[in-house]
Amino acid sequence: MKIMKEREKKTELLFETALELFAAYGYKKTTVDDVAARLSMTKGNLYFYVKNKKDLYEKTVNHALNQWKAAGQKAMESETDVVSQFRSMAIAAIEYIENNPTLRQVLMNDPSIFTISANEDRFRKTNESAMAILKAVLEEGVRQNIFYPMDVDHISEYLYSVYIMFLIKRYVKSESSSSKTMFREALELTIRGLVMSPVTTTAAQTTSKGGKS
Amino acid sequence: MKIMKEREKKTELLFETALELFAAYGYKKTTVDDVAARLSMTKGNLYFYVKNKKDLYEKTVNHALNQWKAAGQKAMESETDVVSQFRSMAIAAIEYIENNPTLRQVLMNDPSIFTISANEDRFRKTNESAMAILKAVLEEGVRQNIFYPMDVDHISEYLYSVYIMFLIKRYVKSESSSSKTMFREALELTIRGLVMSPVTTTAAQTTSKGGKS
DNA sequence: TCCTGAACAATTTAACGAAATGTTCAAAAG
DNA sequence: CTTTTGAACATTTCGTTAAATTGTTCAGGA
Repeated sequence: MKIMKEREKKTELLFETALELFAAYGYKKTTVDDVAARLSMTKGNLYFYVKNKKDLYEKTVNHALNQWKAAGQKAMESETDVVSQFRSMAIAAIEYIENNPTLRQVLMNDPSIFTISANEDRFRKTNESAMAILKAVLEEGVRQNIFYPMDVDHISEYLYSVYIMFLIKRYVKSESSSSKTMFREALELTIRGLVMSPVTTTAAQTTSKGGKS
Repeated sequence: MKIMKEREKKTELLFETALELFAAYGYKKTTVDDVAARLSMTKGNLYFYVKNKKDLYEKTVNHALNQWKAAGQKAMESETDVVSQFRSMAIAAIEYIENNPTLRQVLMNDPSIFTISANEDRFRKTNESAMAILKAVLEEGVRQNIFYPMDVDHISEYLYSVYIMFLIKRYVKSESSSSKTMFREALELTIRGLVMSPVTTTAAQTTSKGGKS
């Protein structure tokens, strides 16, 4: 499918290997020696690929997050209408992590991966590009008069946050509830809140002012 | 308004004082001596009111959370229809914390107050009783055929989690976005997802199956 | 371009006494 | 009987050290 240069293949192997070790031992307990040894190279040589240990970790996690994002995007692109695109993207992303215990473990070891706080950079770019995909779907839905008019920047950020919250509840802490069915129910509730009724009225700015008795 | 016994008044003062100190210095840096001194008593006497330092902290935070909850409940009870009840409760809760920098600071110092994870008890009971109020509104809305039929346990937990997520985003981390307007937009989106269209059709089990072309 | 291995720098760990803080309780005050 | 005191006691933190581990650099070689 993909043609890859020798260098890329090696780098990819590096990230996959490192991810397994970070998952198994956590950031602190995995030594750069551990990673180098698993790849049958010396630790000195690792510094040919990454700047330092922190850089190794960030590149490794970024690599994993990008694959995750790609899975959601692929599912989205296989649908034609925006509602299905929205739904499939959400479901695919959940199923990806469901089937990826290694990445899940890394998230459990370091929940701050999702932080997106202003001061920290780290994975902001990756998170933002995932949000951008979501935003594009929302924009298209609004353009087609299928979704309510909205501030797509705010709502995409909001929905992304809700999605992250779900992930944390379900996979980082493993809470009693927050089951898969709960995710589906919340997803359908959200879609109802997004989608205008089949009758495409233009500019339905009903801020629900009129109290129905 | 409220008639209080001497003992209750003193306990209340204790919690208010402790909250200020925990807000200013954090759990670790506030000594029981600090709290006792501020109340002009010896630290030994504090142990007449609480079991130990941890207990002092938990009772203090619980006291504050309960007042917060009461503010939301009061706002809810002043409305007559479920949609307004839902909306007012959410808005009142946000405004309460908006106007309460001390409690806000305590939450910033210790975000795990909201955790509700299975292993930890701490504030579970308080959180659960807040969720119960929300759940009651949802149940009433479903009963009156104003809200879509739903699993109220799942959806109330979901909505409570979304609410907590907002609080954390806005007050614990202080993120660039997640503004007040974003909260309002998300609230309206949620209400649209909850409320059936004015035409009260019975058992609208539309799982959005029919693809609209 | 990629890799080695040894030198060097930085961080972590363990140990330990001193200081600070948390907790208990007999006795006293109200 | 309830509330408070104050000193004794228990526990945890802090500051300091030295050794061990781990991270990083780099001259040189495949």
